[in-house]
Amino acid sequence: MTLQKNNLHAITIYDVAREAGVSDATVSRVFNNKEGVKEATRAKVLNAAQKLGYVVNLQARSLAGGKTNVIGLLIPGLDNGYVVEIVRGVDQELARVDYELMVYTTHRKGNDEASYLQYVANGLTEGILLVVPLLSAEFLRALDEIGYPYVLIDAVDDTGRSFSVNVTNWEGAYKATEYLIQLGHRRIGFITGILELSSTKARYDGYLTALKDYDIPIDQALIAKGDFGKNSGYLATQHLLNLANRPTAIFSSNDVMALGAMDAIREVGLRIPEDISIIGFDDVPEAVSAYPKLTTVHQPLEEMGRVGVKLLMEQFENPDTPSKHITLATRLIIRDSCQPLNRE
Amino acid sequence: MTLQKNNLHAITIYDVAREAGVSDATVSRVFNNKEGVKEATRAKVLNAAQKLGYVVNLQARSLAGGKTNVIGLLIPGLDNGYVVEIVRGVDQELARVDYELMVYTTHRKGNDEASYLQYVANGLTEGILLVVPLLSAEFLRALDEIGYPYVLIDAVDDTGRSFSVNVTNWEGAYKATEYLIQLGHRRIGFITGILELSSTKARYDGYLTALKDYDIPIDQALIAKGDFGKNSGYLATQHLLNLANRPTAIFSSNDVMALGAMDAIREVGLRIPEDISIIGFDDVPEAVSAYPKLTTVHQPLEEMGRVGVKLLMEQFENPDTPSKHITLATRLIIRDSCQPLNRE
DNA sequence: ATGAAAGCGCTAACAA
DNA sequence: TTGTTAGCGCTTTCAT
Repeated sequence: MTLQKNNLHAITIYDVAREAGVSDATVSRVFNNKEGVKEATRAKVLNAAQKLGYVVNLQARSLAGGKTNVIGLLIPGLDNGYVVEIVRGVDQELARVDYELMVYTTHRKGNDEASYLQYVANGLTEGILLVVPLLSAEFLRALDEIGYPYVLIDAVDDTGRSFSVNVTNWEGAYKATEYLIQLGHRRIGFITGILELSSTKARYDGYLTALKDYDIPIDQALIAKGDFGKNSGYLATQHLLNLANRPTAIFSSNDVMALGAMDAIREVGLRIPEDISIIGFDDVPEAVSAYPKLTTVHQPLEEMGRVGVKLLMEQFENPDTPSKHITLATRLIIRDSCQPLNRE
Repeated sequence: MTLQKNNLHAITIYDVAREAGVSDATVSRVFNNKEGVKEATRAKVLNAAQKLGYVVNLQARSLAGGKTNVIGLLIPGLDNGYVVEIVRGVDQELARVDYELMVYTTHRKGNDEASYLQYVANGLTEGILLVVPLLSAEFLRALDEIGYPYVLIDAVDDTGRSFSVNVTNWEGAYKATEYLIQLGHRRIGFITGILELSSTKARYDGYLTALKDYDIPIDQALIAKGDFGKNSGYLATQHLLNLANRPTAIFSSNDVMALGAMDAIREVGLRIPEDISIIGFDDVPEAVSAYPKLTTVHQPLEEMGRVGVKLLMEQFENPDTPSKHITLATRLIIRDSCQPLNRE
């Protein structure tokens, strides 16, 4: 009735124990690499296990207080190349530390943070990586209270007690804007991201500061709202292009919107970068597929994923490790979508 | 000592039972939607659980013979947009059926099929989705033997006993080639995929058949080997372009290689589609980001993922369901990378 | 309709 | 160094 699983699990530590002529506890010791097992015994057990094709039952181990070697990863979804890159980094590091991965997507649960907690509470995972930009302080406090290990990836730490990784958003945006300025541009359009996010604010601020530093007056008309989606980049750009005095360059808060912007630009018959320069942020794979190849601010997405895992492992090894915040550097990747301003 | 997890699991069915004034068995019945619980009792239990913040422990449930509501997904990695699309479809359907997802990547284990079996045997997942093109018959037989539910996504079924989903590769390739022919092209280059895969062979065969049907002689020089990687598309195209009598159109066995091909074409100063037309296969998101937007053969990747999950669910519901093979249709998506042959 | 009791496969004291 | 004994939290007969 419970079919498969039981046939499969015909082989338990008891079977191995019998085959090896030892007790089940000894088998357990061997498989958990505990000290104090005679080499000969260990070999006997390993042999028996091999012969029977024994595989540990993670459920049982976990239930008995052992570890599952599984971590959770909560992401909005796979719709964005940005997230995929992070997941890839996570996967890489997981291979090194020999952990497995449960992937939870928030869109499956909506915005219901309480239900995210179930993922944490169901006993499957030892810790969780959070790639969710907007998490309430209550949610994080709940995790803190039960002492459940977690790491915020590219999200803010309101509590000050979280382990987290993020990047130099402000500096990246500053450099991107500065680059455009140095190419001679003065009318530089800006497409924002979702304003609630701290990364968005930091990029926005980097843009503003660069302008100020170079004594370029800030023109609110050149600042268009976006939401990180391709279409919002398209729309924002249409708006910018319709301006009486339109920008000669556009800095988009992410690559996906920059791609939308490129569509809008071409649609009105303008050339990139001859007529208008465009620069993005993220450096997702599509940035290279685009034509012209998109100049952008590189975020070390994969590395963020890797670092996230490492921070989780640190917490596993020592539950009392004080929280740690890591900031990774962004850098400008110059490709083909920008050029010096044509002065007619 | 076993720290967090235990604090977390302060609330068990016993706590709920006490709070509700019933036995633990009754609580279990309620949470498994079993018949024969008085409505009033059910309400009492639900209330108590709600109040205490009870969350089922999947480990314990599974160990006791219940279900985990978790499935496994074995993929090569997240490096390819193709795989990501499938995963997205899986995720969508999972949300509907309320299952969770363990993601296993083969590159973590190398080509060691035996170790994939551990994923199956560790008791965590109820079934597994295989997005691995080259799986030995032995491996599948092992799964069959223990009666473990699995579904092959876009992979061959050597045993004839597998549940599987794939697409009309042959027809797609035929139509793509035919489209090029109808645009007037006669020298049509072809970039193959990994020759060992049945999908690759089908696409190759579709190409050849279309040429034959239209009485176009097959020129081996126009057929270049690729491996589905971007760089191989680039290299293959360089080769094709160096031919004395170079092709006027190229059909690439996937989009990623087509993107590489576009780079190679532009590098020698040729224009797309004016000088040379290019068509891909897959319809990954990058196909639209590319410029010109890539004409390609659409594979319903997300749907493959969704159907895969459905086939798994069918097996859960009825372990005796005879195996089923589903083929989804591909279709030609005409965008901007092809045009009628210029006859000088 | 509900409760009592046994056991899923494993780990972790405690003995020996 | 090894074995014995108790659970971990849950589901599932079998009683009641």
